[in-house]
Amino acid sequence: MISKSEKTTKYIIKTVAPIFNRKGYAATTMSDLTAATGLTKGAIYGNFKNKEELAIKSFNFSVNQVLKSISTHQNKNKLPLQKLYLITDFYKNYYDFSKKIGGCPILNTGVNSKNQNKKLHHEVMLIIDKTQLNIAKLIDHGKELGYINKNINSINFARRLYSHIQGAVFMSYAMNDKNYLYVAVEEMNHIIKNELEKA
Amino acid sequence: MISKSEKTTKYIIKTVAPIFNRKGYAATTMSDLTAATGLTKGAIYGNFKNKEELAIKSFNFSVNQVLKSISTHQNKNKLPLQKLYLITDFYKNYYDFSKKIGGCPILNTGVNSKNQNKKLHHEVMLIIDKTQLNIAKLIDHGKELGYINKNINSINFARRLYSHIQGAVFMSYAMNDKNYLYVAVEEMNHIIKNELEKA
DNA sequence: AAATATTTATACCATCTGGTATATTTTAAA
DNA sequence: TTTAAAATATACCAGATGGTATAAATATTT
Repeated sequence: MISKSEKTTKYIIKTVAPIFNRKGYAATTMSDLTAATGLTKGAIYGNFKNKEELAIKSFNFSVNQVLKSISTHQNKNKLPLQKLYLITDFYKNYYDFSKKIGGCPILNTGVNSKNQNKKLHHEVMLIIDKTQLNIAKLIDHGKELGYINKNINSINFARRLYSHIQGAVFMSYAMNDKNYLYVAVEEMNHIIKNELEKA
Repeated sequence: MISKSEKTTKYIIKTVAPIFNRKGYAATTMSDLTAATGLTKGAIYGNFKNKEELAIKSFNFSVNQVLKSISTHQNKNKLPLQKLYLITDFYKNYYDFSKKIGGCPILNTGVNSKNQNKKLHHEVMLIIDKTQLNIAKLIDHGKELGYINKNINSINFARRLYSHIQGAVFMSYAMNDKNYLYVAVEEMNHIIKNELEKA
């Protein structure tokens, strides 16, 4: 049986997550949150310890939206190499996708939480580590199946790929220009083909 | 004759710039600024219209510190291609350099000002445009002198280079790891050599 | 349907927010 | 050295901040 407060808790998080993402922790006020949810402070503080706890849960909600979408997109193919291409392909639409959720949560919270909120920043680092590791595992799997060159360092390649993409995410965000993503994806695909794929 | 207020104006900006850079516009309070400068609100508001004007001038101060350092570093060589390598070389030390000024002003303000402060965000876009154009001009000059392949699109290449670097700037910042910069610089040098340099 | 437990709203708190009018001090001019 | 001007400090403002104690309303159990 799902309790009333479980429902409102989820409702609050999903309503509030894009606001935290867009404005950042400090610039988001409790009034923003009561206005957006239509609830009072009593209701919000009845379900969350404080603003920080709500911000952290909101961040994780936003990130999970991204990760789930990538995961779904990846399921279009079973081969590790093709899954890699599906990751880069996902980011072709990331400008519009991230816009819907208030921007890239990793970029935004990564920058906003640094020097400002240790717990939030810690969450960001965990997510980045986890994501890079998942890409590395994919590469390892490709090696096992004989599709990917065994000489390349999986985790280093994953870090390069992630860094490259995140650069385009920032540029497209700051400059309101999807093209940075298109170009970066093309470049990454090229690198995957040249460095990873076995001849 | 340099007036008293000119001195304090400069003093305020240079003292306050790293704080705005580190905390962002919204999270930086007037109390932070009076505490850091040792001055009162009266003194600050006597020299600046409001918090926003001070934030914009602080941003431009921080950016100019970066641009001047790049410019100085570039002066080690006169050849456009070598100047390009000196740009990437500059970013090898950017983790420590930017730390001193409170982080990368373009990354931080780029993210923090978006959806928050139109004027600040506009300044960021101007700087990015200007920087990319300067790189493009360098490439054009290299073409004229016959060092650089005339088939490549200068501004597109400049955008790729900038995007790539900015990705590493974010990753190193978020993950406290200079290595992202080292790897990205190596990669960029490789790309410059393969795509730009004439055989 | 009554009693109890859970959830939400109201009203309030001390503290802080950016900003300003004015008094005081410091600097430059006469 | 007196006087005028510029720069800084003080004291204040209304409104907002995150957070809480408690009252009211809503669910849940008996």
